[in-house]
Order: sequence, then structure tokens, then C-alpha cells
Amino acid sequence: MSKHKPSMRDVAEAANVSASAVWMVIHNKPGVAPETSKRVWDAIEELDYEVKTNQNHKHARTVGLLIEKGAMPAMLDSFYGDVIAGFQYEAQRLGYQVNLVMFDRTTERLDILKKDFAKTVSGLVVANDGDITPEMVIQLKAPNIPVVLIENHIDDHQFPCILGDNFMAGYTITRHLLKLGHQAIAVLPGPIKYSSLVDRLRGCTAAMAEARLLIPPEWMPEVASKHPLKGYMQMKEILVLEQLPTAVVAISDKTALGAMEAIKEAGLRIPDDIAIASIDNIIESEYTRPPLTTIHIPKFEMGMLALQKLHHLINGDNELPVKTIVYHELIVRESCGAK
Amino acid sequence: MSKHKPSMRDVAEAANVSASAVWMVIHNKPGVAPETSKRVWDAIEELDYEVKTNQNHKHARTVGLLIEKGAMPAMLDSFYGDVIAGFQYEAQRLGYQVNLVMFDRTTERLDILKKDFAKTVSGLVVANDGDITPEMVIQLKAPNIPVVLIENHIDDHQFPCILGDNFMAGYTITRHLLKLGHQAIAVLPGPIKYSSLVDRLRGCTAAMAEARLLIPPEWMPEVASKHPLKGYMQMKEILVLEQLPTAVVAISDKTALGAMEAIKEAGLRIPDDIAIASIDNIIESEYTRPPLTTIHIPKFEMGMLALQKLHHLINGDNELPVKTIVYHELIVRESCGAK
DNA sequence: ATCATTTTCGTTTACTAAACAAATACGGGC
DNA sequence: GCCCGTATTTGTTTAGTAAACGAAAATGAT
Repeated sequence: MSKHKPSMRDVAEAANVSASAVWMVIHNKPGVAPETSKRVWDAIEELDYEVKTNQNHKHARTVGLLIEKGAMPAMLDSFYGDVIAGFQYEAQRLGYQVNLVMFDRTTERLDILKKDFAKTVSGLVVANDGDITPEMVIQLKAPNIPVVLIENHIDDHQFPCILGDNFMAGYTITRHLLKLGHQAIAVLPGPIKYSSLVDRLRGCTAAMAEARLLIPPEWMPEVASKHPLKGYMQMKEILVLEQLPTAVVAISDKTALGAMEAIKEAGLRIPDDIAIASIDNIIESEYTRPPLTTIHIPKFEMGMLALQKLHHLINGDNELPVKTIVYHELIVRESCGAK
Repeated sequence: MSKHKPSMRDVAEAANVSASAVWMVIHNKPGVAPETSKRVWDAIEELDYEVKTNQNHKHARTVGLLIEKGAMPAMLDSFYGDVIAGFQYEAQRLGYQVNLVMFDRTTERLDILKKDFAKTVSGLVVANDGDITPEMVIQLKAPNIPVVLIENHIDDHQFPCILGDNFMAGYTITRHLLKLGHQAIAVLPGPIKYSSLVDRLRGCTAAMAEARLLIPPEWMPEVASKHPLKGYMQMKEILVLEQLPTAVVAISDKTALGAMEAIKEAGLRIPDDIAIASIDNIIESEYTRPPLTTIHIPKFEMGMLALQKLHHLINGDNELPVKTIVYHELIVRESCGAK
């Protein structure tokens, strides 16, 4: 009969509801009974109505997640894997598409990327993979697309961000070792480009200084820039010294894993000769020999919070930018000999 | 005609709308035209209908603000005055009554207070006045009334809280002095019962330790427990020493005010003989001689955030408890000689 | 006086009619 | 064919309602 394309009102008639109801179903707003919703979807199918929640929605319901390309396995990485999973989970729940963007500093132009974002996403999360520098983040900021940072903060620019309680984590884990009687404590720091790892280190430093101890520079070896197993190399550097520490704080579980390898290789026992503890509580940490004492950071929850915050900003609930910090928990296992 | 008290439905009929519409008007929900709203209110007046948005609303729209009694002048206090003002402002905007409760540890019973709260308020904010201990806060927590802390955190119990970036503030202000070339830096700490002041101190400690310096104990005098002008007494203790510092970090502006008094009394010049800097940026700090270099903490905004968070929790948007940390700003004035 | 039943009242859910605004179609003049 | 103002059709929002629900109060049966 009618040759023109079916409209919302046609669907409404077919499903025996109002046009507004059809609209509500399509945008899954609350206040529609599941039974009705099904009837509407059936009618849409029947009439072959083309749902265009799109023209301002393909990008009004898409958020970008920016990660550095070098860290490609980040998605499978034990830390960011969880964060991204939480982000995805919450995105699904709130009806967002996640547009994962890998940025390769050497080939891609930032300004082009920025223009791209303006057209395709209505919000952006930058996961701190280290090689995305503060300047880049600042340049990326456009008036209409809100930006949320994960595990990164740029104190002069007041970005809203989601963080672990990094300083307190460093402080707490170091205090744990001090309380167990250790005095000779080495620290394996991370690259200074990761603000979260710097914060953790400051926590360690503060705990030590409170006990009137300074960490000797030779017990704080910098990371070998490009080596994959960072902790391993750092620990090796310490193990050749005359004076050995009785305990080690690794800045992350991944670092700890490498360090434990090195310690065992040197024929020393954990925790009897050298105790070790770190921060993150990635899945692997429970199954190392011995199991690793660490601090659990709620990574999944951080991802969820990041999307929630972005969601608020997109909705224009203009709240002032704050650092949102999740609580952590000390997980005592056997790598320090306690318990 | 009808002798029984008028009900919502009677009002609805009189105003020629539905019962639901009357309900919406009374609870001023969106979706009612102003014209209709007026008609309903008129009908309510006419029929003498007794609006009982009360029985769950007199306290569903009241929030408690708990402060220790000893700190009575806290309301006029330069720090909490601003926080409370922000809290009040936001309360008004969102339609809450603020029930200010002064708690006197020596006379009042906590369990009675708690029962009282259960009946009168639907949310509680505890402002950290120091004498309200963590145990007390934990005891106060009841299943149905959410609690938000201001400038306080109890890490084992994951309370939602609003905080200044205390650690970073301590770190930043100390770094500022170090960058100006000072090495001999004294620190005037606060009572350890204030977790925020402890965090600030840790920041100072970390900054010093990073520069491979430990603060000598004699340059870190504890607070004279009961003396009103804390900074004054602490600074006096330092000024009798043989070796004097070239700079002082005061843990709060109030402490700095006292310390400046003591320094001037000793006939020394600020900043030429001793530089001084601190944290808070209370109004007075701009008008001291010389004006005080400090870190601005957005106190008013903290109050606003506290009420907003409480509002969310009362509305049952169950979000997981996080630390919400506001950004601060270094305010360089003349008390350090810079600029 | 006690307990079960009905009624009433405030509240919520599920939905609509009508108004609105942005995009699109239409029609006439050049 | 191309431009420009007017209609019309779109999706969307506002301002409501009918009907159901749950807790409390009123009523009735025992």
C-alpha cells in the first residue's frame, strides 16, 4: 500500500502503542514493560523499520578508549585487562559503544586524531600506558568532549581521573615490611613517565623516612629502558652488591615476578634470605612460588568508575574535576614470611 | 458533605487532575506545568488538605552534620567555616535541611546519638574535628543512614570521603622550598589524631627524603597539647636551638600564623632569615606581614561535594565508596622570598 | 480483645496525547 | 535547473493519566 519508508508512527500503530512508546523502547528508557518492548521490536522487524538512534547517537553513545600502541598486549595485560573489562562492562550496561583507539606516537599525527575524535566520540578515556605524555593529553582536550584519565594525573590541569591510592599503597606495603622488622629494604621503582608508579615510590620513601631511613641509591636501581623483564634486570643489579637487603619492595607485581626469578636464580630463598612484596594483586601473584604478598587494587572497579564518570560528564551534570581514588587492601601471602 | 479528612484524590478532583499529578506537585517532581501546579496548590489550600510529605520526608530531607563540641568556634573557623558554607549552599539548592550536631565526648552517649540519628536524619556527614575517633565513626555507622567523611579517612573501613590532596600538598609545598635552595627545613606538624594533617606531613617527609634529607627530630616539635596558639609554641621550641633552619613548613595556615608571630618576636625577618610556607589558604593568609605562601584548598567546594555525595547515597545510586580528592593550587606570596 | 479482611491512601509503573523542533519534501518563481 | 519560502513529516520532549501496588487504617467476625 504505502510505498514510502515506514516511520516511528507506523511502527507504533503496528505494535498498538504510541509513537512515544516506540521511541522509549528504541532508546531503552525506563518505563516500558518487557512484554511491550518485545511487541515493538517485533513490529520494527516486521515493517523493516530502520532504527536511526544514530545520527546524533552513533557518536553520542560512543566513547573512546585511548591506549598507546606499543602496549598492544595491554588488553591482555593483567592490570589493564581488568580495567578495560570493567570499563566495557559498564559501557554495555549504560548503552555505550567503546571505540578502542591504539595510538602510535611515531606514525600518527595528534591533531588528526583529535579531529577524528570530535566526529566519532562524545567522551574519551585515556589509560595511562606511559607513552602518552601530559602534553599530549592536554592537546587532546577539546571543548566538547570530556576526558577522563585512568591511573594518571596532571596536577596543573585538573583533569577528572580515576586512581588507585598509589601513595598509600607504597606507604602501606613498606610499613608492612618495616613492622616485620626489616630495615635493609631495597625498592625497585618504575619508569618515571608513569605518574602512578612515581606516587607509589613516594609512598615507600615516606614510610622509610618516617622510620628515619633513606633508601641507598644502589638499592633503588632504575629500570633498564627497553628490557621486557624489568624487575629481573633490576634485581640482578642489586644481587651483585656486597651488602644485600633483607627485603625488597617492587613497584608492581609484574616487577616482582621478574625480581623473584632473579633471586631464585641467585640461589637465595624467599622469604628466608630476601622477603619481597609489591602492589597490584594481578592474578598471577597468587600462584607464584611462594605466593606474593601484595596490595590489591580494584582494577575492574576502576574501569567501571571511569565510564561512570565519563557518563556523567557527557550528560552535562557539570561537576568539578576531582581525583577519584579507590580503596585497596593488603593481601598477606608467604613472600614476606608473615602469617 | 464529606466529614472525613480530605485525601489526595479529593484534591485531585477539585483541581481537575489525577491523583498522581497531585503527588507530583507536592513532591515537586518534573513534568508538571506551573499553571497546573498552582491550581493544585490552590485546591490544597481550599480543601485544607494536610500535606504529609513529612512522615518519611521531614527526615528524608534532613542531613546531619556532626562536629565535635570542643571545636565550637569551628563554624567561624577559617577552614571549616568555608566547608560548612559550601555544604549549606548545596543543601539549600537540593532542598535539604542541615541538622548541625555538636558532639561532646565527655557528656554524650554515642549509642543514644545514633538512635537519634536513625529517627531524624537520612544521611550523615562527619567533619574531621579530630576528637571524633575512627572507632566512634565506625560505631555510628548504621545500615540505613549513609555516612560521608570530610578531611578524614579510615582506610580499613572504606567510607566515602571528601579530602584535600593532603599528601601532594605537603609534597608540593616542601618541593617549593627545596627548589628555592633551602636545605635546612623545619616542619611544624599537627596532632596525629587528624588524619589529614598526618597525610600532609608524610608529603613533606617524602619530598625531603627524595632530596636525600631527613628532618631532624628537634626541627619537628610536637604540638603542645592544649595551647591555643599551637604554631607559636612549636616555633619557640625551634628558635632556642643553636642551629636554626632557613625555612619552615607549617602544617596549616593557622599554625603558620602562630609561627610567624614567634619568628618576629625573636627579632628575625621573614623571609630573609627564615622563610615560611604552609597549607590551607585561609582568608587571613593574604593579609599577614609578609603575605603567606601557601596552598589553596578549595574548602567551599569540598563542602558542596560532601553534600552531593551524600545526596547520591541517600537516593540509593549505590556507587562503591571512594576517596574524592579535590585539586589544590600553590599560591606564591612573599613569605618565601620567591617572586 | 484478637485476628482476618476490606478499604483507603500515598506512591509507582507503564503508558499516551499533544506540543515542539529539526529535517525533509514540495511548489512556485526566476 | 536552481533558489527560497512554506508545508509536512520526522524524531523527541513535555505534561499528563489510568491502573496497579503496598502499607496502614478501618471494619468485621469471632
